[in-house]
Amino acid sequence: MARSRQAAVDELGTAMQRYQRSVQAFDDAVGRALGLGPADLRCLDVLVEGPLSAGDLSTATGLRPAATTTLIDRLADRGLVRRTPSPTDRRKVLVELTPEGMQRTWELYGPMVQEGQQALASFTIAELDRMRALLEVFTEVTDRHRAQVPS
Amino acid sequence: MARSRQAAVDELGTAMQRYQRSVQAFDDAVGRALGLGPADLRCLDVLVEGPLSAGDLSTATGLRPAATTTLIDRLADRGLVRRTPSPTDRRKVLVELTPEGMQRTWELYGPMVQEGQQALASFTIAELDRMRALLEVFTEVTDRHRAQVPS
DNA sequence: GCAATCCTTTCGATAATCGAAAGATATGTT
DNA sequence: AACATATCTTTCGATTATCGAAAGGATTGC
Repeated sequence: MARSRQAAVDELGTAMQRYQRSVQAFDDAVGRALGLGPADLRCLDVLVEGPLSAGDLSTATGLRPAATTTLIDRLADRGLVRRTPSPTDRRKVLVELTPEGMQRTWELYGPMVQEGQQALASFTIAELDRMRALLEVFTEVTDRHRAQVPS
Repeated sequence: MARSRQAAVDELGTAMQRYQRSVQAFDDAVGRALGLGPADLRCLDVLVEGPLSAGDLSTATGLRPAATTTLIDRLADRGLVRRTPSPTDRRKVLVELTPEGMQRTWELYGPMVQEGQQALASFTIAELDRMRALLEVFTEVTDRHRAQVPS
């Protein structure tokens, strides 16, 4: 019999859920390995892409400014990040990964990312683009509904 | 010029990262709406699929048994879950969502899930299956590397 | 029946986060 | 130029969540 669309949709949903949980479990393991909490890890995650001001970190992590300050202190004490004054606005403080911070995170995430990319070899470029399109649709839907969650 | 494979892989990677963050932000919003923390939300997430013993909840959430007890208390006080004695093992306590708990979570996640499924209409069944296959590979890779994270 | 094991809860202590306010810098207006 | 307003980060006290260790019941195996 022909495979039903509903079945394909449902199974894709559970596959995504499973993957989400797997990533969550991985992040937990990394957090334990580094002695850091979930918020700290999220902070490192966004800082990998470049320096950010303390306030931007606050909104990126969803933490209050006060908590963000102690979070930066914690990471700075372990030598993972460092503060530098902003060249454009002297009120701001830029937070950036130290070389050690980059190395530590790359040691933990790098091998998995590399192997994940190799696993994509069995997919055509067209397929990869199609999946990216699907993920972008989902991201848009999720963002839109987040804005509608009663606060 | 022909689109390079490397570019397709990289963009898929960032799309996945973006989606992960979007989901995380959504969960945060739901947590605030319900007055619950991340751990509480993860607890509800796994309980949606069926009742679980307190110990199994402990391992599923990564929390210590002590924290799990207070977590269950918190959710029970808000009427989202309830405890029932296990019929097979009288040492265990089964935790399950109350009807109100199911309704509250469905109110928040349901509309997004529904719209997400509708958004899949523009994809063929073959594409959906292909996407599922990719996610399953990624899940396997992530799980394997999690086991290798130094603890 | 007795010992060993497993599951859950209680207890005290530690650590993370919050809310409000202060201190410092920037921006806009007269 | 000077003043008022807005923005950014930090400090402070209090609340809350989580941990580690141990106790209290229940089950299994000998």
